[in-house]
Amino acid sequence: MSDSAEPLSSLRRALGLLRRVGAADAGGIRLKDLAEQAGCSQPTAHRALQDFAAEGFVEQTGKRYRLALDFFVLAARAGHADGLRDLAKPVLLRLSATLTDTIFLLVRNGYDAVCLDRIEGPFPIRSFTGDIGGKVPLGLGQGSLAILAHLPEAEREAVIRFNVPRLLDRGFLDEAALRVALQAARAQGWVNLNTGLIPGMAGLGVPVFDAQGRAVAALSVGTLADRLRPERLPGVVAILRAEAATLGAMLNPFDTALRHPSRSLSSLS
Amino acid sequence: MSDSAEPLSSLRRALGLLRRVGAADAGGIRLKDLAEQAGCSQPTAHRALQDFAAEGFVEQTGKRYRLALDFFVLAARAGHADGLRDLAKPVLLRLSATLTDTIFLLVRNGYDAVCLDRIEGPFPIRSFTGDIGGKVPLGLGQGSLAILAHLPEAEREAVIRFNVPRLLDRGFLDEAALRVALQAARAQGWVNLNTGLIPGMAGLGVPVFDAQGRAVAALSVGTLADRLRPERLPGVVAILRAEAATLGAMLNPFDTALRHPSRSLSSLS
DNA sequence: CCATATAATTCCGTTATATGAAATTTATTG
DNA sequence: CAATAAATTTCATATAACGGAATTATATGG
Repeated sequence: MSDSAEPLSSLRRALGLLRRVGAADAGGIRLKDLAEQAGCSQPTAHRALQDFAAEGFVEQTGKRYRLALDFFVLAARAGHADGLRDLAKPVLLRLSATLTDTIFLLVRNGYDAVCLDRIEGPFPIRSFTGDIGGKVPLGLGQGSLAILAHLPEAEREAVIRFNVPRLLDRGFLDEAALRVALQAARAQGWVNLNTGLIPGMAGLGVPVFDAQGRAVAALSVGTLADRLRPERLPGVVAILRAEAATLGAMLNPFDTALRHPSRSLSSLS
Repeated sequence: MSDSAEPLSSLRRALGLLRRVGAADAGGIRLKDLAEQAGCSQPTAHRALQDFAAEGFVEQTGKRYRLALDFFVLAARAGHADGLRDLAKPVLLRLSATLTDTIFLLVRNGYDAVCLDRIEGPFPIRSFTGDIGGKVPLGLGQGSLAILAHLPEAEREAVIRFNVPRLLDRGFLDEAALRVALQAARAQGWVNLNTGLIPGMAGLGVPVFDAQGRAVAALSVGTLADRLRPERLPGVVAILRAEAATLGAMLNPFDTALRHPSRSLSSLS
């Protein structure tokens, strides 16, 4: 779709290859296919992959390439902008211990929410967010919705415009239903939308505000529907909100601007 | 130390910059310092960083650069070689539910063990391995030691030779003590070395063998010293070993060669 | 608050090096 | 064991990466 004949630097072309390697499924990708997808010659792709491999970013088994462990290790240090993950760790541990459910820490990243950390509860949970490093469109899932609901109006509208088709693709709310849900979320300050999209599962999300009052993150709980019945729900809400307030109070005053909201999706579509 | 006047490709030079950005502490690194460290001109570093930023790998706040969230997201898919993380998830969840302690999944990566996944128990744990994506020299920590103990002799010796200084640096065992511990680990098939390096903490590690009988991973438990007293220990050992066997049986027959054991440390020293 | 130093960015001519066509080797498949 | 397809190497060419020098922005201190 979006071609735009601006010539990219060789570095960016190479990083594009790396992205595609990452996008390939666990089995890896063959040189031929990679070169074809990326629209470069095989020798070019080959040389880049050799370099990536020499740096430990990519590994090759047989004739398939995939992202290597060193890459994983390096990236574990990423996204530490304000040290949110470290700050939040004790909060998550407390929540996990108190509620004995699965706890998520989500942060906003452009049009998406990213799972920065997650502490597993005793019940096997299915969630949209997936595991640590997983990404969902803002608006899908309780925590993600909590963030979206509390963004400044202009930004929120921009995200909605961008995400509605993505949500529809995933069989989720249409725009009208989304707006109702957002309205409700804003009114009560937390999200308990039970869409029944994942049978037997339920969740609860609350926004985390930074010092400027921006919804930069969310805490959420994912559990069995049974465990969020009316008699338990209010207590869980109260605990979550209290911890969200604690976490928000610890956030550093500076920075936290929105950064590359644009390219977020452009590269892999 | 390691100069070796082989000229690297521009891509590898750029990736070296990225590594250094990752190695900088959470506050990020300035262009000037980065260029100086890497031994390139400021304009060169600048252009590379602009490209990384445009691809969402690096973010810039003020005049400091650090790894961005997109990088984290991309890397979450790395190290899935044989899908170990997914295969192990139910194993970890079972162990966590049964033992109510913190459970680690470690894999070997060159001279190191990397924490591929971790499920938190109710007690706050200090461990060498650190969080997901954390890296320790093989031989430091119970799981890490379990892997080392069960490597083929030649490989084991190579790792020992390389790691002894690293272990000493961290105030750990000298070579003699390490060899005793390895001998014991091999004899009993699990590791319960309580070095007292982390006061009040204790751990237990067992190796996970792939279809070729190679020790490619380890499961381990980190908990309070109190919780591994003689009366509970044997049960925990039995459970861990059983799950390690289960996990090993699920591992794919193919691949799993050792890959870049050399460069693992060379780049950031 | 302005002067000065230091870092970040932009410009530009030069040269290194990334590139794809073609050739060669290696693996896969009938 | 052919025959085919993919991976890798070679090489001449054109591109774009490079650092010095100039410019702008940002700290620093008087």
